[in-house]
Amino acid sequence: MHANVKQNVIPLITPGLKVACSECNLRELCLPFGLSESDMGRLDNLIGGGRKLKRGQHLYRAGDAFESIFAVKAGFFKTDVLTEDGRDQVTGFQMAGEILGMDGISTEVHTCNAVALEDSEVCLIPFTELEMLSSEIRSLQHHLHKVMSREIVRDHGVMMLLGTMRAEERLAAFLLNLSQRFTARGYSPAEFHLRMTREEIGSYLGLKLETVSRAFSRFQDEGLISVQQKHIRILDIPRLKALLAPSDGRIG
Amino acid sequence: MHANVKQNVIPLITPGLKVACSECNLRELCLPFGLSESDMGRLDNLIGGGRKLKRGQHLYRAGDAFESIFAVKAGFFKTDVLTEDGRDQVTGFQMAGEILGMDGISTEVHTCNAVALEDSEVCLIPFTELEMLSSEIRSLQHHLHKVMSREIVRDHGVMMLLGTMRAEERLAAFLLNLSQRFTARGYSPAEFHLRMTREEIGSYLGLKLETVSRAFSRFQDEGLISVQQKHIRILDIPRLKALLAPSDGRIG
DNA sequence: GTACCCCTTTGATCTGTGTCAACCCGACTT
DNA sequence: AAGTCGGGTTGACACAGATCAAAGGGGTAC
Repeated sequence: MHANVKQNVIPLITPGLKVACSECNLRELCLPFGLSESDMGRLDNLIGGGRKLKRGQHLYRAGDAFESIFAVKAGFFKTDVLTEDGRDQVTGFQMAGEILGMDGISTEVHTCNAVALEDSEVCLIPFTELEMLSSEIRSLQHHLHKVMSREIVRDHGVMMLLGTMRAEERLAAFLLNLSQRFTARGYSPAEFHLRMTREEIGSYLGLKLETVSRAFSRFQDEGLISVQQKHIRILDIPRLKALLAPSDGRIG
Repeated sequence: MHANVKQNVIPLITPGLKVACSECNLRELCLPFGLSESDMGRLDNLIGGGRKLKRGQHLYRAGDAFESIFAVKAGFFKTDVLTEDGRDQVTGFQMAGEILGMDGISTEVHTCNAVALEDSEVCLIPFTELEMLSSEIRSLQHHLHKVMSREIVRDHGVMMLLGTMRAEERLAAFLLNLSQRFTARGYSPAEFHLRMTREEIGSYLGLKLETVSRAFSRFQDEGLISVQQKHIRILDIPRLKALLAPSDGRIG
């Protein structure tokens, strides 16, 4: 349960890791999107270098002072919230090019945990300095707002999923979402490796791990996907999508 | 179903409604929080006046072009998302001093509907101009970021609720949240009027209206609250809070 | 290379919430 | 003042998913 505590004593910064945004192949997905060459250089200057994390390591924990947001350069993360009474909710899975840590802005303290699900790398973006720079670069400012807004919209999607969908619909939505995000990063839309356990998927989807497992098996039985442990191959994307739109169709 | 369509043809602006932020008794809750007197004046200048809405009227709809965010000056709103296949999820209830519309920033188009649940008033805050001003006023910029971040954190709380709580826990959390927000506005923590129907509460909490109704009845039977239609009186806040922390307590 | 442990799968049963249905109440309408 | 209608309550029953349990398999650590 506390397996990874010791690994996170010092928030190691690895200066050697620094790669200019302008040379990063994620720049079209990440914060520098839409910046001119010179503005990107200014953003580079404030990014405090990278940080490598081993699988299982925390990038930050609920309660940590908020100083930076993070851009995922490589790897895979989960964020989760846990309450005093032991509830645990995975609030998201983040992959390359996505931004982590914006939960901390409001209270100056992180409100969730971010954990690497595989060996990963992030860029540190000191927030105060980002605010200063974004007040000078309009497109950076606007893009930051878009990124935050996108997070809000994403959360609404999860609320919809948790509030209105049944187990198999949730899992179908989850797989299609992953597929689409992998596609945007140049990977196969149909074949990928899950970095998270059934329990983590379940927590994210508001289901128990057994239910997730059964839904996977059922999808496989019906020829929608093939599952081998964490290796997923989507065999029939259209039918998987159809699961999300009940046949009775629209209302009123 | 389309009862309110006709009321919303022209997005009426009511210039006479304009009240300076500096004279608004919500300034400590709202966007101008923490601004100096003179900066508040500059914010006043960009706020495009108020708008009044009757109960049932839409402030904006999914698909509307995004131009402004809105500060609730008086009244009560709900936001909801609905999908082509007829799913409907209430994503939030907003009261005086809260900000609406940030979902639209990411795509320049609103992604949810905002509906007045009682006769209400909002301030229009044109977003492009807000960005310009916030690049000049550090504290405004930072506060805007905080407001957006707070929305993200709030959404995480809802995800926790939807993902891990049982019906009565959800309703207890909902009532306590309302209570706390009313308190922050100077109203009674224990006695208030629900502006939304059981169905809307249910949609927000991921429950059917019958389940909401039963939970209310049960709370009343147990002496936790008294319910008369939409009038709620909380009789035992501590025991209501205790419902959220299962007796078996913590893990590990 | 081997051993252990965690993850996963699958079955049997239980239960909380959804579904369907009937009825009630209060607020508008006319 | 009576009628109507939307919102709310309550009951009976169904079912999706949780829970409990057991066994197998693959990855990881040593």
